[in-house]
Amino acid sequence: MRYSYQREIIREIICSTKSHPTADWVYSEAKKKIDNISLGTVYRNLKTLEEIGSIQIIYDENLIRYDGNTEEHHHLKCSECGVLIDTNIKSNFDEKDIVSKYNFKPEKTKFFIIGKCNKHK
Amino acid sequence: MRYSYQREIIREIICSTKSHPTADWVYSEAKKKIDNISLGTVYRNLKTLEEIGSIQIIYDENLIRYDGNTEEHHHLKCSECGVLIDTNIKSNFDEKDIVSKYNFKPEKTKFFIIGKCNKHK
DNA sequence: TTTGTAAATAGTAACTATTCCTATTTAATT
DNA sequence: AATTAAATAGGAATAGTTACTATTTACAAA
Repeated sequence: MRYSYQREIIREIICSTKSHPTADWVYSEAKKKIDNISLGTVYRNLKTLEEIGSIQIIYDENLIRYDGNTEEHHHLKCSECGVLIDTNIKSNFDEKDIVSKYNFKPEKTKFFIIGKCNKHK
Repeated sequence: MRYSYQREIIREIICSTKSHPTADWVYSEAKKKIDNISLGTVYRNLKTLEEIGSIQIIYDENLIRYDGNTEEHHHLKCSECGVLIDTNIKSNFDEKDIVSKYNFKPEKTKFFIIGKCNKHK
């Protein structure tokens, strides 16, 4: 893939925050560094970066957010303020049970634990 | 709340399928029974039905789907065909660990297990 | 170094899903 | 039957995302 300064800036923006930003936020941050960057460029590169495994997409209810942490990991979501917190909790369910009972072969998991963060309990 | 024939039809459509339909599918099914029903009416009533607890919203990646099963339950999602399968698997994680380590009070969980369904392995 | 080129971009138009608006209709009460 | 507030149909508006196209750019080969 050919180098692109725009793509590099977008990658840096996502990888230097833990706030799981949306495309729009990435766009407004990117504009601070490249004032005429196009929103289409942001969307296209978010897609590309996700495809090559540099970032991850998080579907947070009806919001699409991006995460520089590309490890499989799960999230805590505050029902008050919406903050998304990375965790390293392990998902443990009975894989054999799922295979036999539902005739389904698990590959990966996406878990959300919804509750109250330290600011809102 | 005042009775509405449209709302009742919409509820029946959702509660008589396990396909986790989208608003658009509900709309096209509803039109078979009420030919001039409005899409706005479908959206408004989906929201209302969710608020009064008659149905559940499922955020399936970038798709918003509806579920007549209002129990807390989790889903298997086929990465090939996208089919969503209800499960009664129990989510077990160390709640104490989350409380202490992340200073977060869990209330409910939303789990997706992604993999291959019986048609696609 | 120039030159050729395909890939990437900026800017804008188009599209899709959802919500909003308003005149009309309807459920429920009197 | 008359009243009234809630709900509806139909259409306009909005938001988020993707598509289009002329221009620019990275990079390879001469």
